[in-house]
Amino acid sequence: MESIAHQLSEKLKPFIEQTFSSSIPQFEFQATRKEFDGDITLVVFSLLRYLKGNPVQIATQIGDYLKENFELVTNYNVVKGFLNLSIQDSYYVHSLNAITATANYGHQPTDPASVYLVEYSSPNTNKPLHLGHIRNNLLGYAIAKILEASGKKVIKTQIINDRGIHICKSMLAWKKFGSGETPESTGLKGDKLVGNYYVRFDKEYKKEIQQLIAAGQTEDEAKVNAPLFVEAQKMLRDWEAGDHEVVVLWEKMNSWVYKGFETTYHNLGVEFDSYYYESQTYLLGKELIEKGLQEAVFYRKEDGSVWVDLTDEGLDEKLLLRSDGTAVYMTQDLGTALQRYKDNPTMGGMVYTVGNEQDYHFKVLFLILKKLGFTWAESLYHLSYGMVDLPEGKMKSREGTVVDADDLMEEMTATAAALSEELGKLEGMSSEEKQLLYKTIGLGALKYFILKVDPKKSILFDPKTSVDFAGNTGPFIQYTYARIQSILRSAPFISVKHTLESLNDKEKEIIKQLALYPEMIQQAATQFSPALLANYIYDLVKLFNSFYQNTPILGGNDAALEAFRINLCHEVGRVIASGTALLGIQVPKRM
RNA sequence: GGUCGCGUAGCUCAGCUGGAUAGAGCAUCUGCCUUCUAAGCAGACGGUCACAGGUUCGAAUCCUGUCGCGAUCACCA
Repeated sequence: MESIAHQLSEKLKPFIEQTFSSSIPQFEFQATRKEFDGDITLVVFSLLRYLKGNPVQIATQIGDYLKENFELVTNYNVVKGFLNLSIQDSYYVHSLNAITATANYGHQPTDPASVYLVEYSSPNTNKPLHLGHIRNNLLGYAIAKILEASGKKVIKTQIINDRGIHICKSMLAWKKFGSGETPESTGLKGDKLVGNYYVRFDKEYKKEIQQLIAAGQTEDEAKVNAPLFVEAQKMLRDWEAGDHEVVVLWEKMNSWVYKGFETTYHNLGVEFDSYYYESQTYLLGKELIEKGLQEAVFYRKEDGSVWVDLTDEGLDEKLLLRSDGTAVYMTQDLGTALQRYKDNPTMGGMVYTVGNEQDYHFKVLFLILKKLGFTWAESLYHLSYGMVDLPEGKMKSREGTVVDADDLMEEMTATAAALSEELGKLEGMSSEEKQLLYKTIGLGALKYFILKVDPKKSILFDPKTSVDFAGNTGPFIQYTYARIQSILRSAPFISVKHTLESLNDKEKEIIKQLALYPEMIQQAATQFSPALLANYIYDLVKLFNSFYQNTPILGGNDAALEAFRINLCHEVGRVIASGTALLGIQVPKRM
């Protein structure tokens, strides 16, 4: 069913051409404000660019014409340059009928030729996941789902930073101080165990530095000369040389970490379709550097290091290869991008979900790929997001102020449990069912809290008070859904075509909001903003709650009205379930 | 210092390509559980949209400058 704005535009175009002998490319409509009569408003001011005259007069002329010649317009009034049109109630009824009849409402059919890669998470393999990763994962997963709903074929992927000195530090500490501990022997998650050894390395390393300083070295000298550091560096070289013992240990410890990560991802409700490892793509990156050198896009300095000059673009010179020939971060990312393109030659775009501290890196990365002549580089997008800060300031792993992802999820579940127990509505549920529900609610609170804010803004997260269960929150949305399900249990939805003549204002508003849903998904997809969708759902839920609280839905009405209202509940429930699913939030049938 | 981002109610945030008297939630206060789930609803209070210019019929929104906060400017990832 065509939107009312679209129908009005079609009607107005010929009229304007005849009457004013000029054409308007785009009419501007907006929802009429509550304090005025009418449903939809044409902003006549914006027409003045194309036709001369008094806005009130023009508005009146248009209003007269529409009232006479368009059956959906029942009345109009003019306030300054605003033409407020009243739309026949039956339009909304038809609109709801159309929504009911649409399977998978709001979702576009998938175009298999339009492949999008969405990268997110991308952790280091020496530390467990923390609050920052949670924002990353939620954003990436939500964008993947939203792109899917907008008709793209999406491949969720991540790049695992499994190579480098950091993992060697954990390996070394495990070897020297670990006495063969494993996740099985300690009962620890693998990522936690490896993370502990990373911390252990740092501790022992600091001790050595102090000893060397006490023996007369400067701090800078001590940092480089500390035996542990020297040994870690040697380990990295051995790894790059393919030393069997080192590689075996590296594989063993990485596998522990991956297993631990999988548990966290599973609990968080995110998943991946493919994985890339820097240890496997950095060589391809080096090949690219060769190609760039041959094509004189890059240049080599006397010491052998390779650079690209981006001063033309207002940026700096950037290192691409160290003087000893080893790869840097940029080298790996160039290789990874090319590898992904090779794996998906029909790729229509790629989204990198990475924090805004790397804005510059991605600007440079995309620019270099373009300079190398890859046309697909045009469609790369950096989904940049702000930091998650704590009341005490930034999270710092060395100071132990990091909020661990697993702990946080557990805390949220516990809070949800405590609150639910207090309300005591869950009699008759098994303890397994309850536990599942607490998790759904706790995670819903956390996810919505993070996703409702504009990605590019930083978030202040206070673990004690930040995540609420009342107001503009995940649980409020879940709660509304649960109430709708409750209604549908006592009066099941039956799909019928309604022909009501008149509706109340809340009903009309809700239907208007429902009608916006497909457009909302498109917008969220083009702007890469789950927040847009989150706030849309909240608006819908708020409208519905007001309706729910002030209008009887069941009983006391005539049958046609009751059927219509049940239908309305059903559709609101459908959109809530669909919208929250795109955000990775589950909705319970009862809570 | 250069570059990028942000600055809206006491707090946390919406505000789409410029449109009417800037909106929610939290907090504070007032009502509403004998009716479909009160994690709710109805209402009150609360604003120099950081500041100053500019563009125009019209600016929180676009442009310029200033201030404040953050990020980044590594042969780290």
